[in-house]
Amino acid sequence: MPVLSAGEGPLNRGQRSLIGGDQAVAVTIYDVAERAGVGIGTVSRVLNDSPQVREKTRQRVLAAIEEFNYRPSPIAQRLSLRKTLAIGVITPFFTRPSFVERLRGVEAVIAESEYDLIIYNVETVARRDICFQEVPTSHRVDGLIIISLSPGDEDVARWAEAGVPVILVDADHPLLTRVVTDDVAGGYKATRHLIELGHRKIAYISNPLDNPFGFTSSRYRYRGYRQALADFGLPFQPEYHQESDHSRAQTRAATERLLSLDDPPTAIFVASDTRAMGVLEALKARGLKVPDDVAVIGYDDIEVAEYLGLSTVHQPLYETGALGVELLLKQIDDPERSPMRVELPLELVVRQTTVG
Amino acid sequence: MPVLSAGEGPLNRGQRSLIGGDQAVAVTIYDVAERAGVGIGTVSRVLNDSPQVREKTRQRVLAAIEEFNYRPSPIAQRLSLRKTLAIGVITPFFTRPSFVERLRGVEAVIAESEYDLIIYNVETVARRDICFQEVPTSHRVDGLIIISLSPGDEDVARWAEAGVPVILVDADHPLLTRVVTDDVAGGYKATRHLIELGHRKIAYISNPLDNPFGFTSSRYRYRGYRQALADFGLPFQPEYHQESDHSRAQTRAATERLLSLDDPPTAIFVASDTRAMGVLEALKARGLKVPDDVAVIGYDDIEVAEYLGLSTVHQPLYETGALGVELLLKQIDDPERSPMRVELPLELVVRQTTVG
DNA sequence: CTTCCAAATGGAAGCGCTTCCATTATACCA
DNA sequence: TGGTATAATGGAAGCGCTTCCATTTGGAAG
Repeated sequence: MPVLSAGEGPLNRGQRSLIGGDQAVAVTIYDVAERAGVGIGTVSRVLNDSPQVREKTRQRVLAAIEEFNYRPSPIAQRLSLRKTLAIGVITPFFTRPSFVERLRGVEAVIAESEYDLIIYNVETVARRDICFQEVPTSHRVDGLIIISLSPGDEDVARWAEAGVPVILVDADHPLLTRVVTDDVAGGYKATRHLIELGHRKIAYISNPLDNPFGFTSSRYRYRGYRQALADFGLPFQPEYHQESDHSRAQTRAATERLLSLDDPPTAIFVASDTRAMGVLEALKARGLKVPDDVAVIGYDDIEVAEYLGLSTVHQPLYETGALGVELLLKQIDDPERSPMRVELPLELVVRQTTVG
Repeated sequence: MPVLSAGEGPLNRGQRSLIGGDQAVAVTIYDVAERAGVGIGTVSRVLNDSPQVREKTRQRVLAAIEEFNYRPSPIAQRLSLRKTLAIGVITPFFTRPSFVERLRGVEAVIAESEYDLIIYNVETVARRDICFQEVPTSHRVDGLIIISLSPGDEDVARWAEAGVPVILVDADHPLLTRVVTDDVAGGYKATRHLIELGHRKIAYISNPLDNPFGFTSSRYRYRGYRQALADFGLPFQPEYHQESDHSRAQTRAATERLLSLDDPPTAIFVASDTRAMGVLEALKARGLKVPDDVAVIGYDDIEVAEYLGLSTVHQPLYETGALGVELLLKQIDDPERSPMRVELPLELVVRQTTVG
């Protein structure tokens, strides 16, 4: 039974069926106002917990809301407030364990806020470029978290012009607030650990130092690795540095190359735990004992590392994501906030792949 | 330098600074229209690739868009179109490998569409109830994918009334379109595999059959397990069925219980690969050889299963997610579409934890 | 019972689009 | 050349909110 009212004004808004047959028709603030016998301003005030509504009125409005099972339209709110109430996250390979763990931190904090979380997954350089171009300027999000992808100066300038707050997690740019760890120190810790165990022939397997995505962690960890070798007076052997992509297969191949050297290493530092699995696989295939024949240390401390008994460098993945969002929310509230760099600590985790 | 125009009408819209100092101010369709010397309707037509714009006009508009670097506001479009252009996904424990893999399928298809992806992560029953209550009625999404959580009749009725299309993935309800696998058959396949290898004492470790989230897969796989035992004339031993939550620790404990029985099993079917890792861990701790002393088969075929050499039942996780979204998009286009049940096939994957 | 002030309320305007309808320009034909 | 069908265009109205400002109400004080 349609609820109609005579056209008594230039605009006849809010006059619609409440029982729309199959067609669900949204109840609006006008319906509620009419039902409660108040103006739409008052309904809006009730919705927004404004103190300046008399308790009696408030109850009437709440009753009408309840009766109609009214829910305000977030879209209309957003248009009116000129906020999208959404936060975007641009992350590469969002299904890989380390990124998932960062996302978990991001999600946890956003879930507690009034914002929605929109994920932009990046698996190709082209898609990264599109995301960098489009997402910040498309009025889709009030703020942006970017994980492990470092923007260029032009990107940052464009985003500043668009007025979109951007926080980097595990990436760097001097003009943006960022949550990072010290990858050089991480590489150093891992390498020093192996040296202190008596190893002298230590290999390093990582991403290509120059890679199309511009991931920097492998390069910085490489620096730490070199530094540790130097500090302890060990020579650097170029053939001890092997590159592989993320895949186990390629990492196996890289490990094979190391093992086939005339003077193979006795320890391998791998720039991620997932890759370390490829190393362990290769060693097993060759019948080599870990850590007796070859010691292995990974990086990240993803969940499976504990299961595998993998020594590694613990990164606060969850925390970086969570902190990134917290900083973003502050920045949204106060856009004038000057950029800061937050560094979270790393921790060496010693397990059975280095210490029998 | 502010671009101003005298108030020459009742509404003076779109008159704003284009260079807002620090304050980025959005360019609107009015600015573009004025610049191109056309009406807003024409700009809108150009934006929406309407054929009824003269090529010459079109070029002028495109030039103005380019000059101002104009991007239409999705929020305003959504309000006007009365579509949110967003799809929600309600998933429990979105960081666990099997859910991540489903999400990957979901994301891949949504990324190709015009929709945004909003993730609602559920880690508690309370949060599930809130999501079931609020998300579909809150005008936030045009459609909803629900993973592994089965709604009740009241839920479904409420959603129907709200007019929100809902697709289930790995969950069931007769009134909703759903993408499922045959968990009974999966349990049967796994158990039969063990039987055919000669095992007669076969245990089953799963979620509690009755669990607060209402996950049903463990129960159905249990049925398959029982059925296989029966078909091959093997007795069912109640103590061979152990329950654990998702954690490795609890699964280790469940395994310990099995191993401590007077007549311990020689094979264990575990209802997920992640749990299977707990089983392997427990066996290793006891110094038992796999598969010689105890054979193990998991479920899901997550990425790490291959690495571990874990026999398992392969579920098309990615495909269920992708297909779910495809069906949802169709349903959004045609809300009258009658609900259907799509069943994807399972596949036994034999690796080293069952066949040495 | 007035008077006056603060509190409460109503609702127009505006957020930035799409779309419909009325109007204008163009093209075609006789 | 004029007339007419058709294509192109302009812009008001409307999407459902928030907020500001003007107006009304309630109640305390006299």
